[in-house]
Amino acid sequence: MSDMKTAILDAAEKRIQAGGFGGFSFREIAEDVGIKSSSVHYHFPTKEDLAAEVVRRWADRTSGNIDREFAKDPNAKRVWAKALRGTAFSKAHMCPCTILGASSQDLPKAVAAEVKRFFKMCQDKMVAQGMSADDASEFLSTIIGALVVANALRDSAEYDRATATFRVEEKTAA
Amino acid sequence: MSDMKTAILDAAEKRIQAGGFGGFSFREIAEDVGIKSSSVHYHFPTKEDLAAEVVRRWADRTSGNIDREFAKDPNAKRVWAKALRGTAFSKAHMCPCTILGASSQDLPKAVAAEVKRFFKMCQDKMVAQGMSADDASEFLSTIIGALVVANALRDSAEYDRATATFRVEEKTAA
DNA sequence: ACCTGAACACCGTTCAAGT
DNA sequence: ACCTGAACACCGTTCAAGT
Repeated sequence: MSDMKTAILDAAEKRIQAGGFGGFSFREIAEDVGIKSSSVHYHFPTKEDLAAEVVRRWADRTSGNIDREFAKDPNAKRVWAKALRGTAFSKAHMCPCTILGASSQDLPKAVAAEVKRFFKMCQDKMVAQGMSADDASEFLSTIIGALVVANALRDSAEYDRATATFRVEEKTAA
Repeated sequence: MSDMKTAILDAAEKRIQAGGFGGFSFREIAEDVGIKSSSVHYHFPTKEDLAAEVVRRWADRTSGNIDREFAKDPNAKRVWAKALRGTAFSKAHMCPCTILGASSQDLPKAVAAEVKRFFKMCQDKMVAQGMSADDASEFLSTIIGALVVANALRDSAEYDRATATFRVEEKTAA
């Protein structure tokens, strides 16, 4: 991966976190990284390719983070709730997969497919960590919804209220 | 409210449910209702005005629906979970406030403010119905997240898996 | 009161052209 | 291998003009 490709992905990720697929333009990305918009197309032929790659990278990083933390703490729900808490309190406040997942109906095919893969990865990993399928579905919905509601209320503390149950410090059942 | 105003709101609502704020254009709305895009501006001066009004109308309808159902069933969580289930299984699949709330960072002020009002209304009503503030936060996150995840996975049944706990048929505690 | 066409600066994408 | 400028049909918005 060239430095320029990485810089473009970083800029696109930041803007997708704020405004989703319709919330960024090649001309803005181009200014962010210091080239012309037509040059962005050299690295990523279409907006679809760029957004799909942003989602893929985010999914890979999330998967790695969760695996690392789960090795240190056997309480899966606490691990997930803490990981997404990092996103809720970050400068961007949102997970790109969540904002894109909410508008999945209107997304180019490759982007919608990568977003779907992200949420499937979350559920599969939760089940592998010991949750039942139904429990994983409900829990994933809670932490994703907490991100959305906290963002809408413009109050990161709302994420903590919604997920307090799962971030308790006694190391008990997952 | 003129018929044309209502027709424009209906068309905008449908398109916002699919693609959020960036996912609809005045030219598309104009075609939907059979006038020119410059005429849409006569009814709603800006995209901001139009989207804010869509959110306000959705919030009012939701509030009314919940009140009506809660009068018939004292189990507040079941009432809410069933109401949003209607959205998950509708043709549009999504709640406009949820898709806009996810991209709140990038929204015009009036739209962001209306979206915030919607989520505050949900929490306040839940507390008035007997939930604790923390319980309302967690529960609201779960049903909103279930909408997002089901949409991303393109599988409405996912909403049922995530909310099964709350839609049980014995009329017990709220 | 309601609608329109033309104009403005914007958008994604293509492509021939440069180094 | 990487970048550019010009062009295309699109976008929100404005406004003078029509009925």
